[in-house]
Amino acid sequence: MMRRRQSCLDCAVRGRTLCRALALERLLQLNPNSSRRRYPPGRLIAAADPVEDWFAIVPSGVVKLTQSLSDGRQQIVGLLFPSDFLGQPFKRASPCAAETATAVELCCFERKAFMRLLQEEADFTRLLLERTLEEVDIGRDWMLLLGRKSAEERVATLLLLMLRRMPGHDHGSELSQRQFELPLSRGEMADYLGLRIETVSRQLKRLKSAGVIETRGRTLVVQDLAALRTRAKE
Amino acid sequence: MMRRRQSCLDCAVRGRTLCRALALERLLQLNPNSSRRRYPPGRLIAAADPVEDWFAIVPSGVVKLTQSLSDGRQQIVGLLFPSDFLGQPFKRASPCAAETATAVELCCFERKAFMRLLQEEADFTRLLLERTLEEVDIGRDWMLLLGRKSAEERVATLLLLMLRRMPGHDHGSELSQRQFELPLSRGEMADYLGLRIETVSRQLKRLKSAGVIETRGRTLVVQDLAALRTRAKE
DNA sequence: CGCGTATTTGAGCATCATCAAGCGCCGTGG
DNA sequence: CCACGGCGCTTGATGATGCTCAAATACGCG
Repeated sequence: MMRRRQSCLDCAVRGRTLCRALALERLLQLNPNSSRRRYPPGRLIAAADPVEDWFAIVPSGVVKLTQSLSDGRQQIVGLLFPSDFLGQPFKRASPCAAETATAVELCCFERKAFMRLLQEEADFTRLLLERTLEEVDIGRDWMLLLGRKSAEERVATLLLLMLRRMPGHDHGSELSQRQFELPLSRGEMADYLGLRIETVSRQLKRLKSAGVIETRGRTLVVQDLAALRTRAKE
Repeated sequence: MMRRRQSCLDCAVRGRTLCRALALERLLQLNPNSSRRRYPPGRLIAAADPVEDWFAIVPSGVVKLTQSLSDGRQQIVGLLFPSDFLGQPFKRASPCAAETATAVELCCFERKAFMRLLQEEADFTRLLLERTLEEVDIGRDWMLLLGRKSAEERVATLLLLMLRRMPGHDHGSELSQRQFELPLSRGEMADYLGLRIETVSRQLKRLKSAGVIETRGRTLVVQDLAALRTRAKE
């Protein structure tokens, strides 16, 4: 894992993340306390048991939050996309582990610096609260999916979620709004959807033969967005 | 729905709820802005679409938060027990509806009063943040259940959850730690567990014939707590 | 007591899981 | 350049868990 310093001024996600609650001078003053780390795909960032002593923003890449049963059954309980936040401010133990799905950059702060922001910057706290409340809602949407949706509905819903949150390579083109690199393997999709790998594969095939989507390697193209929405029951 | 005023000093959940972040004088000053409402079982408190203009603490009873698909499939995505909080501070629309499971009391605040607390009382905001982060974790635990646990494991887990959170009628006795009134019908359990009503019934029967639990009407007695834990895979 | 609703019970079935090959892509090394 | 091997993905056959439909029973309440 590499570390380096980077100016907050160059940060691609500054306007969309927690940091936007900070005045510029405060941000620059904080800059020396932050460090960028880069992880390859499939690397453990933080185990479940001991809580890490730092907090992070995700400037790029996708992070999986997983939870497991003692017998090995695993469920992905959350995905972090660029601009999302990683950390457990008030707890000493986290129930879930964090792992990279794709290559990931993290912008990390030490616990102490972060907690001081929470003390001193009311806007920062309020924004974190707002983000956390959104996180609750996102979790609840997923509970509806896990509890009540069929396999096809689940897969379609996940594709729409990823389409919404994956940054397109070329933002100008029309295509970029329909096309993205899958950040998850079949196994990871299954772990997020509460399905088995074979079921995910079969449902993707169904969507392909119905002309709703197309895949070229890891690239996914949504041919018929309306149909995908219908099948997702959103 | 009845409304009446009640002194915060008499509140049964004051020490465990958001209010404990407030100084006594602030609390008393807030008191006139709060009103108690009582609801019978099975009553809609707030629909999904329009966000309510008030916030509430639950001093007694159990509230269901439900989310539905257009075709009627329903999932309970959260339960509120005494001392829990109900409301959507920053959103104008809520994804889920709130309904009473049992008879419920709510201690309600107008939006304006609540938002002012968020502005002026940093400790209050911090405590709400802490509670919200816990809510995220609770949701994630439930995702693991919905995605990966078997029917029996789900039912056992729910019984343990209710045992933990239902206040015993007589706190002194040993029995009260093993026994409680079920706040949910079979159908509601099913909606929370992502199962069908018949499946819940059958799994309860299995637990009964195995001597793990016993039911007398709506009262549930846990005969073998260790066995229940084992079957819950917790 | 009798009705309406909640719950239980049973029989058959569908969806998704499991088990087992087989395929394709890609990097390695001959 | 191609054979080899590994891994991720696909495909097929079979089976189990939980769903559906249907009916019986229990329960609460007038």
